[in-house]
Amino acid sequence: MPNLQDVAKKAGVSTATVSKVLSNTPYFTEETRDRVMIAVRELGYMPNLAGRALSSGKTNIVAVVFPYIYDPIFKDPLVMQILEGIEAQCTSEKYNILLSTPRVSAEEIDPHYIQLIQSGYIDGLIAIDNVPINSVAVPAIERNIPTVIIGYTDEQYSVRSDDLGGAKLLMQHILELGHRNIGIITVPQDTNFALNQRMVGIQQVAEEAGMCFTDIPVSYGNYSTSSGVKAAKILLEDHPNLTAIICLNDRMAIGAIQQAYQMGRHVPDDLTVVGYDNISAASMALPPLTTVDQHALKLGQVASKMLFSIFEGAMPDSVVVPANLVTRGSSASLNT
Amino acid sequence: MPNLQDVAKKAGVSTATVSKVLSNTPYFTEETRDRVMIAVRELGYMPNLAGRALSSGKTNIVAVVFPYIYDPIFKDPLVMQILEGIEAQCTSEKYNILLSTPRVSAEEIDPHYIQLIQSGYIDGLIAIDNVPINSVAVPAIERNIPTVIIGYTDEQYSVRSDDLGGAKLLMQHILELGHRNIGIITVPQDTNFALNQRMVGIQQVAEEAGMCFTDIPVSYGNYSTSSGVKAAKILLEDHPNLTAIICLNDRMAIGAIQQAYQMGRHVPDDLTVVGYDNISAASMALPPLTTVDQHALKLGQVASKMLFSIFEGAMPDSVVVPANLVTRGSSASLNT
DNA sequence: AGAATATAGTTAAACGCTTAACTATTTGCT
DNA sequence: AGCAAATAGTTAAGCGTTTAACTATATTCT
Repeated sequence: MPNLQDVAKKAGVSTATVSKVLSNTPYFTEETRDRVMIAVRELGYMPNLAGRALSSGKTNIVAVVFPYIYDPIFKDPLVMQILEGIEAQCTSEKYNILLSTPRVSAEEIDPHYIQLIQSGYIDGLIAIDNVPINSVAVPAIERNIPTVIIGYTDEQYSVRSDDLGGAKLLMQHILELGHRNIGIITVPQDTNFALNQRMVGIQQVAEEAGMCFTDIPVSYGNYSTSSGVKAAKILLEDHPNLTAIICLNDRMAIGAIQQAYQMGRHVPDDLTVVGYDNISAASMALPPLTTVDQHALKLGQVASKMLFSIFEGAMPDSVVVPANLVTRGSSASLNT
Repeated sequence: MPNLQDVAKKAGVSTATVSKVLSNTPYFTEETRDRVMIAVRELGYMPNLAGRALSSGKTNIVAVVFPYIYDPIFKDPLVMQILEGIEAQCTSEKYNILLSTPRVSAEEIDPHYIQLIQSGYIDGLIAIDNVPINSVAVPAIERNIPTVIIGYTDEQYSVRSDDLGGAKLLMQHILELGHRNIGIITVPQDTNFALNQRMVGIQQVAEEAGMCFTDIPVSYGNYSTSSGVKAAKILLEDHPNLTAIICLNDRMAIGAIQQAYQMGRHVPDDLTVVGYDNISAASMALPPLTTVDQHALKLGQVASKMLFSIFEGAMPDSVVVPANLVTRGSSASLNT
């Protein structure tokens, strides 16, 4: 593999000159540039990134950190969408993505992850930080690595979806359809900031409509479809009069629909079920699921753009990406 | 950020000794080890990977390459599963994953990708290489980067799923249920090695059963659910007597089920529909989809293990991971 | 004309680590 | 006792870049 020296020798100049030409730093003639470029081409020279990293401190690598906590992250379609958004942006800016999935617990953060952020291998970091147990972003920020957080945080740079607003839209939709006997399927409180906010959104709309929020029956799952099945069973057995169930993610909603059929209740005629996230399976479900699209792809894009602007010395404001309601066949008005 | 020098000074030894202690290379006393380790701990020292990479040529990074070609890879749930398998293995071996998604066309491979594999940043590479247009693995192999290919290839180290066997199981299942008027939904021939093999598997079983394969009607999609809808429409309109449709991926199968309902045919009573891949939406579908699980997660795990064994000088044989039939509600025997 | 400035290029140090080559001491063997 | 071999540690070169500091011309201005 040829190095700068080889190119310099071939072009009859010093390595410093080659470096200048390649980085477009002033003071060289057109002629020198040509000689250098020809040598580069003939040798098939490509800079060694490790050398460059050591010397300049820049690696052109951004770490994308998906803490591996509750729900194995690879099962979460949102993660993919976020990653897709980040990928698009990083690719166009010629950055590489280093995917890190540290094991996180309340007591400890994966030492291998700490090693990574201390290694000098990373120019910046985008972290999903949405769970209260322990922050994966803080150790990076402490080490002065430019960091953008996707999620709820007090740190400076963050991007998040408007969970409050999205949940309000969803609840408004349910109320507009005439439902008043509503159940909720969510995850245990304070395990996920986003879902907390969605609950708050539902509460606000409920109270604006004069309903007593604490009267609304709630059942708990763990994000999975099967947990949605169980939660719906409990809910429908204890409250047979429910006409609508709001599930705070799509997979649990799909489980709820299945359970409803099991119990002889047809969706949406006998029961409205709505979800949240607009995963791809939501549109493939039968009936297709009414849900909220939080534009996870955009979340990833915005986070990447924010990171690149920080690289350039900016101090961007945090961004809240609006969510919007996707009305499909699983919700219907209470009537007849 | 402290460096080796700082540790050496604090421990009162040379940098070489510190390096030896940290890499467990012989000749040092217990007492020296302790002094060094104490200094390491007190300073919070962590090796700079760029320095190490430059000096040793090892980075502890493996590139995972998902060429961005036909179907945006992030939409493909299999990719996630493969990635999950790779992640598990790499994490346990203390390797980091650099995710690369080069744009690939028949004429050219993303120059940025070429730069990456020539950069000295990468110890090894795992590539999904399943499409005939252009190989993303060959440039890496040419540059002597240890490379494992997931897919069909003539290169030395590869892992793939047993598409032939999986498709045979699927076709046998259909025949055992008594179906003889069968349609197939796939993608255009020679755009994907795996799907080619699945077709061969179906053909073999058909011919063993004395059927004429060329009589089986085929319709084409592009992997997506909506393309499955269209393909099923064509198939069912042209051949109303079909009692079973084999779709060569799950998303198209889900589309086919939807289209069948549209046309008033109930699955599985009036029509059996089966898929391939066992994506998560398959179990959530209504009815749950009979499909073939190709154990994509295992594919990723096996590929990683293979790569690590190559690092250690082994010359592993290629592996074919068996697939198995997952029987669910979308297939039923032809009767009554 | 002569000083000041701009241009073109070179030299060499620095980044942080690994490791071959070396020195010095201790141990084992005949 | 005397030599070889094993052990413990050091020195310094080298990995491939970038870049500050420098030299040597050429150009501009008064």
